[in-house]
Amino acid sequence: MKLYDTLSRELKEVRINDRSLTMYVCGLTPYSEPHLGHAMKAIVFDVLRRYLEYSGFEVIHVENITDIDDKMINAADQNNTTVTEIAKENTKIYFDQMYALNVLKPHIIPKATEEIETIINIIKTLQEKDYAYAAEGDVYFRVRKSDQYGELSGRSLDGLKSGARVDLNPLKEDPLDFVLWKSKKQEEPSWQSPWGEGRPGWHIECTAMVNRYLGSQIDIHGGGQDLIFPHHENENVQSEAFSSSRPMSNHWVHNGLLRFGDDKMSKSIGNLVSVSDVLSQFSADAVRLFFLTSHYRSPLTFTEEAIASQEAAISRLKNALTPSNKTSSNKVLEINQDVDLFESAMNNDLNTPQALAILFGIVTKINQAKSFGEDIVPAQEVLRKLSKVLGFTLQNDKVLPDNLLSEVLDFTNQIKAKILDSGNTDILHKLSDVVLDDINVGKLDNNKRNAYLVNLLDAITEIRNYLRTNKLYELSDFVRDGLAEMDVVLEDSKDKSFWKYSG
RNA sequence: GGCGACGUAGCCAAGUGGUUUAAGGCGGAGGUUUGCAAAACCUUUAUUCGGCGGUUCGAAUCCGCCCGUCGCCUCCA
Repeated sequence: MKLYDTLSRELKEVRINDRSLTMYVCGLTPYSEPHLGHAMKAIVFDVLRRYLEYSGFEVIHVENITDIDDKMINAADQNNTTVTEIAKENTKIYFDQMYALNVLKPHIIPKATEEIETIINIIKTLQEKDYAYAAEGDVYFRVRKSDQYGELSGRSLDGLKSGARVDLNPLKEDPLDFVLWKSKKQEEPSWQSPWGEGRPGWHIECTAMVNRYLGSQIDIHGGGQDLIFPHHENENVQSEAFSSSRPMSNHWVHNGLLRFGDDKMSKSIGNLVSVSDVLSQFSADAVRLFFLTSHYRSPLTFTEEAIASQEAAISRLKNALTPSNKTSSNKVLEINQDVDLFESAMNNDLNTPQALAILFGIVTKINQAKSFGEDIVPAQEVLRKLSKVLGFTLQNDKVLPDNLLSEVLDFTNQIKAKILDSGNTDILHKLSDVVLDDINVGKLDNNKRNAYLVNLLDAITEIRNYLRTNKLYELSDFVRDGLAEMDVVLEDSKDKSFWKYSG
């Protein structure tokens, strides 16, 4: 597989030792609820991981939580709570949402506050190697000591300097030096260190975690493009200075940023769309498909319409996986070639749009073969497998709403009345078997209520099918239209009908 | 000011020198199927890739200029 490497600015074969592969992805600073940009990043690297695993690699995936820094402290102050609380809360929300989005959990999720010892040791080594210097309780990284500062983000020290807005900190030897350790101010959380009480600077935690959990050289280092400078630039030079081995990462992989309107989605601009907002409106699969229809390195603009339109595409995908109700031909649908094409698309810098084109091509082939009565079972299995590589659940995650049962019960009575009026009383026993007249619906627990509702809808569907096959169209249309008003859609096939909830 | 990316149909979005007179999805139109629908299938929807020049036997794809949009240079996935 070839992947674009930000450092060398070219596509490079993913090099691996012993079929195992280390991947570090920059995670969350949990000072507020995650936004869709976080979800996009998570899904990009989730698909990368899933595909590498599909290709036979054992991936060790580490994703950090930076649970101490300026923003954490400010957020805690503003909300009148502690850094620990706010970190705990937002981290939980994040991983719950990632679970909902079917994002695989990283194998190791280190937290900055639990790596203080490692961080201190690394800073000490950097100081011994003359890459760092202490000043009044702070420790700074000496940027000019490193030959390759700027190589990752493609900028020069002089260029950075002329770019204005450098902060004038008299403790720094050079304005571009960055802080490794910050001395304690007021009531901030702090830890004991050789330089006095303080806390880690922003970039050092990643160096510590990479080294501790994955070693001094890793295969893939990931994050959003906005992290290239200064975060990854600084992390890169300090890591290499620390370990004296380079490259720190064989691949630096950066996803394009999510935009909203004309700007990127960002906390500082305030144009955020939260993951929970989106998940309350759209299925996880549609959200995922929205991200995967564009290449991971391109910017992508969020619009509700764009995600909404993916719902239809997901239904098509799911529909191709429903069983055939007749297999009359001996011909078995062959799609081996499509699998090859899918893999070459993915091998080409994770080209998910192209891979999706192949996937939908398989959908069309299955649908065609289905109508010819060919054996589509093996092809469906392959389609399911490839869909899983992209992380689709293909579950019907439309939850039946709480009030649906009482609506359906009301409607059931209307159906009864209609049928009685028409004189076709013999049909009614089909309903009577299912409807529990004296049941107290409110007392059922969720599972039972849901099961009851499903049985009821099955029974109504069956009755409607009976009406239809007996050409009682007025009654059967009444049933179908009534269900449609409750967002329950009936679909007829040759000799059976199905219902599905589309709300 | 410095560094970088992008501009493809109504919308989203691949393709980066010839197999492409440009994938795929959404949407639209017509048809098949259906009691009518839904779903599905078939046909159709960019002679053309922001504009103008150039290189080449050949360019959406390479080069130059212009127009437009965006990112990074400050916290950010």
